[in-house]
Amino acid sequence: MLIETSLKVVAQRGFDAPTIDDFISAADVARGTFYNYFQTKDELLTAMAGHVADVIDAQILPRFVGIDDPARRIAIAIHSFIRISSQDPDWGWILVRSLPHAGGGWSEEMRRGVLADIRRGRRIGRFRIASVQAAVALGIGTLGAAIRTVLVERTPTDFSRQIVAMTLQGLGVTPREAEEVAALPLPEPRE
Amino acid sequence: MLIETSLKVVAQRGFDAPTIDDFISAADVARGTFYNYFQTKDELLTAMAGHVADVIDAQILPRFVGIDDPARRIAIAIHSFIRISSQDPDWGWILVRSLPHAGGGWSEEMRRGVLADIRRGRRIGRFRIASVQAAVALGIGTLGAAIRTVLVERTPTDFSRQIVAMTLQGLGVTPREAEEVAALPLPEPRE
Amino acid sequence: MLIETSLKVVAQRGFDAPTIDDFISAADVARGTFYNYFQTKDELLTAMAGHVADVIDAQILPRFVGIDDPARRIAIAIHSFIRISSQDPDWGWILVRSLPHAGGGWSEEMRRGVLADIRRGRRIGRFRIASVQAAVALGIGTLGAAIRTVLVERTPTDFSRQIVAMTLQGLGVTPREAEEVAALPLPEPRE
Amino acid sequence: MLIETSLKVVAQRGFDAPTIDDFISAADVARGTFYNYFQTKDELLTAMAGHVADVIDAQILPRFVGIDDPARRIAIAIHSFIRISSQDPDWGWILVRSLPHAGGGWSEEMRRGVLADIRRGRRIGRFRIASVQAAVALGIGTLGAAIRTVLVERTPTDFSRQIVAMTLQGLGVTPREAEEVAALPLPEPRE
DNA sequence: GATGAATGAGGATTCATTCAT
DNA sequence: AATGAATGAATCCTCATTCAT
Repeated sequence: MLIETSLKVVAQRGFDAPTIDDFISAADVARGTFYNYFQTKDELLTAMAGHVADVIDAQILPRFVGIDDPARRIAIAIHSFIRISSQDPDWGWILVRSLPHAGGGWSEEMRRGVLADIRRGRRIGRFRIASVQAAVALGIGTLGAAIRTVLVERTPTDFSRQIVAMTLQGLGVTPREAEEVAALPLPEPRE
Repeated sequence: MLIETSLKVVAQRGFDAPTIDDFISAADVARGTFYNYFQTKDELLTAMAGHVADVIDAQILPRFVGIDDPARRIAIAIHSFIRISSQDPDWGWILVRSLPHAGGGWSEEMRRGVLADIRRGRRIGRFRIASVQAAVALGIGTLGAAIRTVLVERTPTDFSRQIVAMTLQGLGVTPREAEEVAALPLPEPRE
Repeated sequence: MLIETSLKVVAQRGFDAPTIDDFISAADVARGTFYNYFQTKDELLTAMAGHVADVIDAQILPRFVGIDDPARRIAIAIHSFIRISSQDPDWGWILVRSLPHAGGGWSEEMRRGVLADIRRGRRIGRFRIASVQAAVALGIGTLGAAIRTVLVERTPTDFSRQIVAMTLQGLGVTPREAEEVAALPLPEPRE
Repeated sequence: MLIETSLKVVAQRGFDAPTIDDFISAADVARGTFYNYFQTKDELLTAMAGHVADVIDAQILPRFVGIDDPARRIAIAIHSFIRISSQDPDWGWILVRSLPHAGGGWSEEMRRGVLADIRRGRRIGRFRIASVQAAVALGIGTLGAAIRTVLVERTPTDFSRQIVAMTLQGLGVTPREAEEVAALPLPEPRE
């Protein structure tokens, strides 16, 4: 419960600013109650990061099922993140604040998956990239900035498609194919 | 003086964590001295942001002189940022921490310049982008993540070139031209 | 049960430091259970003091039966206290912590008995003391410090005998008689 | 200043009970001022212990000058402690609370001096004691209890003399000599 | 009886800011 | 200008106690 209600607090005020008081009044519990569940503010924050990762996993991983093309998988991930963020800005802010923290908000599974997709994409010639490091920087960096843009500015309905297309182009996919993949609808979650 | 010594503090501990004490012991001045120069902690932080913007401007703008090609100008900016960051990690961290703050570390001139270059690049057909918003997200996001990568991981000597090439490709420059522009040496500062 | 398990806690951490939590986890009962037996923490502490006094009484008073000589009675008390403490350090610590508290750990019967013995010893010329007050200070003070010594340092097997002899000498018994009385074995409990 | 004013607080409420609030309102300073001098409550307590040891040293050691007889030195120490305590009960309580803490209130010099006196007294036949350990227990224990008695009960004017005499007897000095030494006036502080 | 979640007053500590020297 | 002692509001954390199940 505290984790759920604290999400909104972090969404609005970030990870550092909120005080215990902010969290407990969001959850409408007493001071002591907080400490029955978490020994420290940091412990709550850590628990939240895990929760966020779980929720995101549950939203995205099932859509990967049966999709092999690395380009499509990257597209699905980006589309999902941006869609979540525009539908629920609180989640968007959480993501924006988690992404840089390298470890906050990303499950190990997701992290490894992204790396694996990029590597495989390069191996099979789907991507033309000089280094995985640079590709990750482009992908994650662009995604984070895109989410922030969605939250802060007014964006066109096809903004997500634009971001996916540009990212794929950056990874060396031809503009035409990039556009194609970017335009495909988000597959339904399976299994 | 306080601004200079405070830069290292912010580089290491971010904008929020440091206390007045951290700043004054870094500058080796007394508590009261701080308040002779700045009325509040925030005032120092703001002054620092301005200073950072000035220093960055001084490093980058003179290299733009005489360069018209938007792709080259983008390349010069990215190369410069990454070079600064790898030569002086303190500055790298300052930049990483400033970039998201939208307003910290970026002079108005730089901000307008980037936007103008992207717009012009699109108008003259140098870039093929669906929207300026998306292009800015890709450029800024990738840059920030790239700087972070340089600071945290071991990166190859041509990492900067890779990032520039990928970014330009993302903006719709053909891979071949992107590589070419990315490989050009940083022009000397002029005027 | 709670009283029993709390003794060890108090032995190790004193009367003030332990929290309710210390007591209930020592007894392995739930928070609420504690309050089914005692209304407050103080109530437990008071009950413990009574329990300690009872246990000590049961250990010492039966050994007084049939012994009239005040010097021997004092000797028996000191020997008993020190023996208990060296056999079970937990009890030793309880006693050390109770003695100063004037009322903790001493039954009224014991207190009155000691005073009566000292007075009678003076009246019948067994002790040569200027005042009962001073004699009590010497007896109780020395006993407390001796118990502490037994708990904290390594002491010879005849330490208890030394303490008894010195105490009796202090009370004006001749060194020779003091040694004799100190050397007598602890009488079996009777009745 | 805080140390001085805190002495009375500890005298009245012990070492554990007082809160920071008690100390600062005794000193009539603000909460933050406390932390400009001591990082933690424990630090104040430690500083106080050092201060107490210094003050006691200054009161007692100068009276030892030129006195070689171990019995007299012990007598001087006991007389001094009890005199201090009856003249200023606050100091008495501090001492009572410090004595057991083995390290609180006793300077290293004082501690070593007492041990040395007892050892030398035994060597030169002034004391007849079975062990130094037992002698220390008798001396310190009796002194602590005597101080407490002075603070809590009404005591005769020669109470201090009685305690000294009994203690020396306990250490094996003949009653007659013990009385003599106990009756000698406290020598003036020298040097 | 036993349980344990919830409470909130109490206490420790931090830190930006003021101000007299 | 430089200093640094003093301030007190804000915050974190502890723990005795209550109470519904």
